[in-house]
Amino acid sequence: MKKVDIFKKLRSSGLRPTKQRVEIAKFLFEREKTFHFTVESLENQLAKKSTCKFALATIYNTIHAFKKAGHLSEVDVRGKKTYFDTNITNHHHFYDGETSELIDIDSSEVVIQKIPKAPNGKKIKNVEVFINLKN
Amino acid sequence: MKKVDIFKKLRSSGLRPTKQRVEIAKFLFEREKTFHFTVESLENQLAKKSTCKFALATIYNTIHAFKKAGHLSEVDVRGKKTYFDTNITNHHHFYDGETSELIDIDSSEVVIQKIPKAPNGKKIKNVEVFINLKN
DNA sequence: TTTTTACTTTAGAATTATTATAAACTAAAT
DNA sequence: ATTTAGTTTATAATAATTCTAAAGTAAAAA
Ligand SMILES: [Mn+2]
Ligand SMILES: [Mn+2]
Ligand SMILES: [Zn+2]
Ligand SMILES: [Zn+2]
Repeated sequence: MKKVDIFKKLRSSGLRPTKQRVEIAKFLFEREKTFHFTVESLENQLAKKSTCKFALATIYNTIHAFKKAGHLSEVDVRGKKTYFDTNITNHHHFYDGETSELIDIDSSEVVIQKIPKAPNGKKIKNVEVFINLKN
Repeated sequence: MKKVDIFKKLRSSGLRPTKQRVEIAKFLFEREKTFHFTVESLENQLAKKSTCKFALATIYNTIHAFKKAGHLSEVDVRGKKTYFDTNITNHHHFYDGETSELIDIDSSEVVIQKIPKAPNGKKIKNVEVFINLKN
């Protein structure tokens, strides 16, 4: 992902390309594979990788803007912290409660044969399959 | 559900049948259908229905004991509050983001044809299907 | 290029859900 | 009845997140 694309991600999220935001965007999107993170893990990794400082509020503001713009998705995991996902395709998850680790499952790996129809007046927005793991 | 059964639920959760706990157990389990709740909603409804007072800590302690004993389950919902469920069978959920309402889906209503195998050394504990609704 | 404007970063305070504490209270055992 | 172990409660503490407002910076205007 080129600098131009990073700038596009920011601009399309309504954000000026500041030092902090560019660093965050590069950390999130300049990689081969998508990944899952919490704000806490992101903060720690940014602190290591980057020279500049990041206020927590800046991290929260930036990822919320990315989420609103559709560049990040959120995953529901039992627990207190919110998990974010740079994989914004429709997909599913394994969740390893031992390690608190999320693993992606491509949509094509899950085939649902039967599903109930949505209640009166409602439509199905999407279907999420969550597979809990044990040892 | 009889008083005897309420007492059993409490005792099997390692809890003495005190006034508050009996009230909570009756509110949760003495009904035809199962339901979903947050601690906040439970607190509000107990305050209306019951004469005695409930400290928040008592409510938390009691539902945690019920959960540990398998009399309650927890549902992952996007958001900050924890949702509990008096339906402890394996089942799935519709979630209406507009109303923050959870609706049960019986296991038999969902048939999964294909699912990936668990990663190395891990086994599948359970599969949760979460259907987001829109208008 | 300077000036102006609007947006951004930041440290710290506030908020919210939840958990911990410890003193006063109560069920159960003796 | 007395003792013991468990319970309730108000309150404090914690943890994740959001808010605030002052100081800083990017972009627009002059
Ligand atoms: Mn939880
Ligand atoms: Mn969540
Ligand atoms: Zn994912
Ligand atoms: Zn349910």
